Amino acid sequence: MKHRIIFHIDVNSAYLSWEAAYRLQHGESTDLRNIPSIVGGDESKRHGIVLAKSIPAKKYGILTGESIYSAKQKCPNLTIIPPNYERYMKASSSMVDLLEEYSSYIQRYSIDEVFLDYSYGNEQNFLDIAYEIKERIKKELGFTVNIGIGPNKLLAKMASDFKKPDRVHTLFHYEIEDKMWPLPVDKLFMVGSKTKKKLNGRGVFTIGELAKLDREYIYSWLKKPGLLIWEYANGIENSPVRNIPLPVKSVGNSTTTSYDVDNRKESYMFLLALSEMVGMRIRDLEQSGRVISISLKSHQFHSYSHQKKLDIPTDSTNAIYKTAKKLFDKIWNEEPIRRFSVNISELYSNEFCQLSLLEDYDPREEILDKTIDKIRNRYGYNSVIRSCFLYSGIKPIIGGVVAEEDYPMMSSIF
DNA sequence: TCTGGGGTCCTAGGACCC
DNA sequence: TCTGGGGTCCTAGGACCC
Repeated sequence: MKHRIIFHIDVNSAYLSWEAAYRLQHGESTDLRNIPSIVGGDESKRHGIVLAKSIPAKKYGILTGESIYSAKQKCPNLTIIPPNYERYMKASSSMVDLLEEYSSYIQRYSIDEVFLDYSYGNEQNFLDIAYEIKERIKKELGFTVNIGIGPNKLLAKMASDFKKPDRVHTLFHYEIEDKMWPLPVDKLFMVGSKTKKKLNGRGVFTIGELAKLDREYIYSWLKKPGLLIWEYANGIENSPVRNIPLPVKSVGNSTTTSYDVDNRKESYMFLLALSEMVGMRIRDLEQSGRVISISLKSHQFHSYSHQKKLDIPTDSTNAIYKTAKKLFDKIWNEEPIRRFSVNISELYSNEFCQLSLLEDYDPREEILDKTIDKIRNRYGYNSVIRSCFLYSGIKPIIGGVVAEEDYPMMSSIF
């Protein structure tokens, strides 16, 4: 195979930029990008974390993922904007539309990151093309991006993370030593805080120091993940730019409650509200799953989980909920809960599970679920709700990811 | 009113089988 | 009664990503 030229296009402070661009286009005069500002969740609902920050906010030391409470301590006159995911999805899609003019080998890696394979373009002009793309996005869509260019996805992604914003960088093999090896080891994709700590503990502080370790040594120490980061540190990575997303392996929803839940009855209601969403989504995919799991986070932030493998795969809201309830009863130790999650995995396409051949199969359940899905999709999620939620103050369906065709899934694999 | 929500993959340990 | 050992499946927990 001939050598490749991969672009990684990364929107600068995506949610914040999109919010800023949207507001300017709708008549606002201040550009959020020029003041200390963040996009963040609702503190009163205990969703108060920083999702994106402006560069001025960054100068106050505000970090993505930290609590808004602490961000405000760092910068008392911080402007805080609630997130609007639909808006971001649209902005992301217009960017993808523009990129598709340049290659049909495009992978939507996350809502704000795209890989583009330029190997089949004119190899001489890839830099010009990258600058053209960057400028067009700025002019036509109103936000800036970084573009990283490399011989594979890993190096392209590392390159796009160099100096920001509004830049184009390259990182080819011959540039690794100068541009990547001096960086702190946790700048490397897949080296998080835990691994950084381990590596530092054995005197490895830069990506270059990791790269020069003995291959067998790192494997015997950190196993597969160790080998992976060692290869990354050496610029070794060869996954394709995926035109078609990998099949979904699990579907789950979770919620942090606005107060600690200390009783079984309300816990069941949250599990039901989440099961409703998981059920809708799995049916939308026309799949069924065999493994149901729940996970709880206590008021003291301790997490624990439990799972159950069913005899046959299911896509029924009631079946998911019944299993979730049983699992909850097995693990709940009466301590107050702040977060519930419900998940379904080991998925099978409905084409291949002939449930109707089973003896205890009741088609009425399936028809009811499907009918309710249709009504909810047409008239809104709250057009049909279970009566137990009436006057309860608890939302009858909880969870995000509206069943859209190819919503880009973020993940730690290329 | 300090700490979200959506995912994937890997490992370790135990059960169970031959 | 000193105890091998390989394979598979299952489960809980943890690491990482955006």
